[in-house]
Amino acid sequence: MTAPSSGETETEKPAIVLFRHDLRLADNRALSAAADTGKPVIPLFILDEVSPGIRPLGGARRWWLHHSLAALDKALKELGATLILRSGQTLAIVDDVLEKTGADMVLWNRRYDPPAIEVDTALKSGLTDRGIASAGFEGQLLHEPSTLKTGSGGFYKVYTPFWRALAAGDEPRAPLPTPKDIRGFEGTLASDTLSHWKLLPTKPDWAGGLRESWQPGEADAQRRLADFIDGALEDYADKRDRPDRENTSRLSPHLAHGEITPFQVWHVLSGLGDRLGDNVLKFRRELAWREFAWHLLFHNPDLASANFNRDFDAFPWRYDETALRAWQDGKTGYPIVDAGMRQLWETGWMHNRVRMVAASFLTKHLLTDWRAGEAWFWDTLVDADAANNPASWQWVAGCGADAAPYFRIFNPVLQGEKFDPHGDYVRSFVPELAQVDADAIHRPAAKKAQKSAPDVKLSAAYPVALVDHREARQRALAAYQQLRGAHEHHSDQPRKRRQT
DNA sequence: TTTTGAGTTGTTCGA
DNA sequence: GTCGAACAACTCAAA
Repeated sequence: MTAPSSGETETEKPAIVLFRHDLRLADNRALSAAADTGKPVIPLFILDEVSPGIRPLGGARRWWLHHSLAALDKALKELGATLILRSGQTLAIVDDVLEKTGADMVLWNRRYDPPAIEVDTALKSGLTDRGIASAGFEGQLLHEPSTLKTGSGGFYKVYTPFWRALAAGDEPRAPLPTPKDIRGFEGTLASDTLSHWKLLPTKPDWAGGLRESWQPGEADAQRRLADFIDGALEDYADKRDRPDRENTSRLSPHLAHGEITPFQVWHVLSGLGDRLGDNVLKFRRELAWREFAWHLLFHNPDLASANFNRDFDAFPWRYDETALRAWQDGKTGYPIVDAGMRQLWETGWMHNRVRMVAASFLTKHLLTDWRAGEAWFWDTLVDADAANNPASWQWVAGCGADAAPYFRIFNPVLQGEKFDPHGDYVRSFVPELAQVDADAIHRPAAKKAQKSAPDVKLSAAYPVALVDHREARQRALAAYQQLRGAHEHHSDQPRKRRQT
C-alpha cells in the first residue's frame, strides 16, 4: 500500500487504461487520451467472468485471447509500458489497482453488449463516488447504437434503411495513430501470469489448425487488411461467396477482439477513390451488417436467448442429440455442410456463405433450435461476438430481424455446386471425398447404392445423408405451416378487418 | 393518421 | 435449357 505522497503533482499520478474488446495501440482513444495527459500509464486487462450476466468466452476465443494479449503486451513493452493482467470482478480489481498505485484516472473504450454495459455503468458510478476521474470513449462501432434512430425514434429492424441511414451520415472520423510516447508506470504492481489463466487447450490440444490459420494481434490485423485491399478486394463483389477461394477479408476475429477498428478499415477504403467502386460498396455493406447486429443487441439484450420474433416461441423444434452431434462433427452426409463444419472445428472459422448453408441445414433440415447452433458457433468460432452470432442465427432460422422468409430453405447440393463448382473446398476439408469428381462431389450418397454396392470412390467412410433433402424440406415447410396455424389460433388480436 | 413501397444472400415447378 | 411465378403475408420506415 504505497499511497502517493501528498507532494506529488497531478501528472505524477498514473492513469489506468482498461483493455477489453480493444486489444490494440492504434486508434485506441482511451490509450491516446491517457498518453496525452503525460501521466504514467497502467494498461490493465481484467478477465471478468464473475460479474452477473457475463457470457464466458468460448474455447476458440479463449485461445485467441491468450495470443492477442501476448501480442499486446509485447507491443506495449516497445512503447515502455507493461500490460497488467488480473482476473475477478471489474470494479473490485480497479479499486485494488487504484489503491496500490495512487492512480487518479481510469479510461476505457466503450462496450455495447448489455452485461458489459452494466459492468461499465457500475464502474463509472463507483469511480465517481470515489472522486476518480474516468471516461469511456467510442471506438468499436462506427455509430453509437443509441444515436442511430428511425424517423419515429425507434431502432432499426430492417437492414436496408439502417444502411441508408448509416451511409447518409457523416464520413466516420479518421483513425488515430499509435501514441508516440507512453510513460510507463515505475512502481511495482502485481500481475497474473497469462499462462496461469489456462486459456489454451491442453488435453486434447485442438488448436493446431488455429495456429496454422491465424496470427492474433494488431500487427497481423493490419497485414490482413493491407493484403485484402491489395488483392481480394478487386473482385470481392463477384467472388466473396466462393468458399473455395481466398476472397474474403478474414478480418472478423481481429474486429471481434478490437485489434483493428471499423474506422481504420473504412478510412482505408475511402482512400481508394472510385477505382474499386462496387467492391468497396459491397464490403462496406458487410461492415454495416456487423453494426446492425450490435444495434440489434443493444436494443434487445436477450438476443442470444429469445426469438426476436416471438411468434417462433411456438415453433416445434425437434430435440435430436444424435443429429446435432452429427452436424457438429461434420457428418451429415451433405458435403458442403460437412466441409464447413470441419473447417470450423479445424480452423475456428467458416466462410460466410457456408455458415448460412450449415445453419439453414441445422434449423430447417434437422429442425433443431437455432440456439443449439448458436452455442456451438459461440464455442468454436474465433470471431464469435455477442451480437453477430445470435443475430445471424436468428436471421437464418427465420425468427430474426429482417430475416429470410421461411420458405427460403437452402438446397445444400445446389449451394455446393454453385459456390464450390470444382469441389475444391469440399476436398480440402473432407478427405473421404478427395477422389470424387466435381460433378458428383456435392451429391450425398444414396442410401440404397451405398448399402448394396459400396462404391470405393464414394468411400464407405463418408456418412450416408442424415435426411433426404426433399423430405426434410417438406417437413420444415409443414413445421412453419403449423406455426402460422398456432399463431392464428392463439392470437388474442382480431385479424385486421377487411376494407369494404 | 394513413398510405405506400419495400424487404441480403432461394428453390421449385411448370410452361 | 430457360424463364417467370409462386412460395405468405407482414412489418417496417418514410412520405
